[in-house]
Amino acid sequence: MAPKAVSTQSKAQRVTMAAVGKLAGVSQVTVSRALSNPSVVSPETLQRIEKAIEQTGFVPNALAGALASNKSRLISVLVPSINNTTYAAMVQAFAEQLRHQGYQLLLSETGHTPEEEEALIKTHLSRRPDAVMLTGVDHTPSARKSLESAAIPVAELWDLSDDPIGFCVGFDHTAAGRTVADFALAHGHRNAAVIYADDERAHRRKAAFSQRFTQGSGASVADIALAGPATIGGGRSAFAELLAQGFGRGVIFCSSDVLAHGVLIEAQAQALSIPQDFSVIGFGDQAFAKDLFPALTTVRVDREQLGRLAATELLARLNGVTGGGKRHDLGFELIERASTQSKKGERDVASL
Amino acid sequence: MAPKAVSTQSKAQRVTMAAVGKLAGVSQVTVSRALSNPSVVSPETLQRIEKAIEQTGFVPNALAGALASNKSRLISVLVPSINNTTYAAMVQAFAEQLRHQGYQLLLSETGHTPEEEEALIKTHLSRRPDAVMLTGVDHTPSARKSLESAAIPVAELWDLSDDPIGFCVGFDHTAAGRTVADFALAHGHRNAAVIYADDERAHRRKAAFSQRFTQGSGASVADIALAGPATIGGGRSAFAELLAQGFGRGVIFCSSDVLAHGVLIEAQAQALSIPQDFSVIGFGDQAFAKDLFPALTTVRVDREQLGRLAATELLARLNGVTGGGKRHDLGFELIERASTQSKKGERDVASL
DNA sequence: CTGTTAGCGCGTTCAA
DNA sequence: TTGAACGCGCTAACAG
Repeated sequence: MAPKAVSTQSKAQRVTMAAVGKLAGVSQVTVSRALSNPSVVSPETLQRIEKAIEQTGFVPNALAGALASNKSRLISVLVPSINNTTYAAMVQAFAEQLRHQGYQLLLSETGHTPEEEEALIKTHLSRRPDAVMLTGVDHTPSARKSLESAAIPVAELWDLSDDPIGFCVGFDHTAAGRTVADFALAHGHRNAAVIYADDERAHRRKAAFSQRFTQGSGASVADIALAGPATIGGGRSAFAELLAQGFGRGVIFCSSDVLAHGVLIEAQAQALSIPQDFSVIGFGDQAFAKDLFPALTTVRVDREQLGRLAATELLARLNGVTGGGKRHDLGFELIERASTQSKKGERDVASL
Repeated sequence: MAPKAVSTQSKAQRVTMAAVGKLAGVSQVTVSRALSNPSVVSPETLQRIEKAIEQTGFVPNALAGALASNKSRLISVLVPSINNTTYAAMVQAFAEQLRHQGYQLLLSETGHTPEEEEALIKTHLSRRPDAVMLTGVDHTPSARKSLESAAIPVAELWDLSDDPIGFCVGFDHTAAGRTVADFALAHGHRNAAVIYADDERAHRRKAAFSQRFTQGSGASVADIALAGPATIGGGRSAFAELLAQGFGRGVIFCSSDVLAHGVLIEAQAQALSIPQDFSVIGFGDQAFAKDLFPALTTVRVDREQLGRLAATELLARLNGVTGGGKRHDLGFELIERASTQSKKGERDVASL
């Protein structure tokens, strides 16, 4: 039986507004109005139209509508990865706000380089989204130009910039790194290490932490970079490596809660005590951070709020409100829990 | 300063194929061809067109293209939640396959009821996607009718059905529950409990487990249902509750690895030994399962393969290949690790 | 309250 | 290899 490849391409769905109108005894425009602005159509015709829609199973063609009105009700979302609760929780909150206003998401993963992102931005713009949401503030000049000439609202998330394309919603990663360093120093630590996933923003936090910690303690800070996404396994192996390198007694700052979680597990497996032997600090305050044992000291960043605020700001601009702020600093908060020792005093004396 | 609300709505991007054509000294159609089928355009004109595109910053209008060609290159994706690695990893693999063929995702969260899903399906269909991916095989009759009359490929994931709308890719949840029960029985357990998130498929696995375990052991199976998504905190509190109820020594089957993870943590916090005091079994074999301490015994389901296969099957249908299977059983595999005791023999004797 | 007329920016014929 | 004409299905004016 020879395979009958290449076939129909049928794709029925032939019902148009004109067809519905004919059945209801009105013109196509009236059907359009019945759907978009029912109050301006007489109750009787409205009823006939609704009946006709029911009978035919009519589904409006939003493509044609978008072309005619120059409004697609589509929002482009570009995130490094969807399989990462950091971004997923933010996108979820973002989408929730927009869904109520009839917007839907065109979503793509960008990977982690501006170059990969550039091509995707152009593809997305060809769909004529009403607005765009990007991750980070680092984009190629060409991508930036495309976005600017599209003349639609653009949100950049997770970071701050003095010159955003549209507006940005995020926080200061350098300040976050410093804050953690100050916390560690204030708790008497004189020995520290950083485990981080190789992400530009994480790298900036790590650099700020290390600089400040060294400045305050005189000690250099060991660090281990992990390729790829942050995983529990990655955190475990990085901590194991740190121990193998002779790192002893001190504080470990991880670029994400997931990595810190891995450190906790590796410590348990090696029968080390947290926080007696090592203090561990995460980043993000993901839902599980408070439920770990010991509960994780971390830096809280409100991912949902990030998504919600970006959505609200976009909606305002879509509704013609001008003059919204270009820079929204949501800040962060260090949450002290059981994975770091609370009392002060000299520590890490037996270090190395 | 009175706010200047309601403004321009400009949305420039006025460059069309006609404009590019004029600049290049050719007609609009030739530009269209230069983009979609360059080989039929002479090298010189092609060059002039490319230059004109460069100069103008032309971005094709995919909306108009879709309307004219009746092909949107859009794939609708409806998942219960995006902030859940179970679905996120699957969507990621799914999108990756389709991206290479020039398709993009229109993504929405459905929540967990067929009714919520129904409205979204209709909204999505109005965008004229070339195909649709749904989660589960349980949909309202009305939604089913809409999808059928759309006459496009439809994939249903994570479950099996004898009468799918288009085709389904999943596994037998009842068989999975039974397999876990048989495993527990074979390892000598005579006391069991289930902790599960209130999801229809998880419920089916739980029911199958309980029935088979009771049948094999004569003992009834305690269970705790958790509202909302599976979380570590939920797993912890459920296990704590189980202990408070007097559940002692036995096996605990969790409807997801995340819940099982919570059980492990609660056990650690209460200084209980896994697997000496309790055997714990998860579901999903998520990346972290092997990295827990103790490593988690679980049921592997290949989420990436699920997404990939669905994408491949959809692509085949989009390319006109007929007769693909309507039911793809990807199966599952019980992965035995350290969270369950390996040797056989009577257990749980001190139970309750 | 309803209809008429014009596009929106492309792909798809068909002719040249 | 190129172009003219047409239409995809809808919204946006403007009449009536």
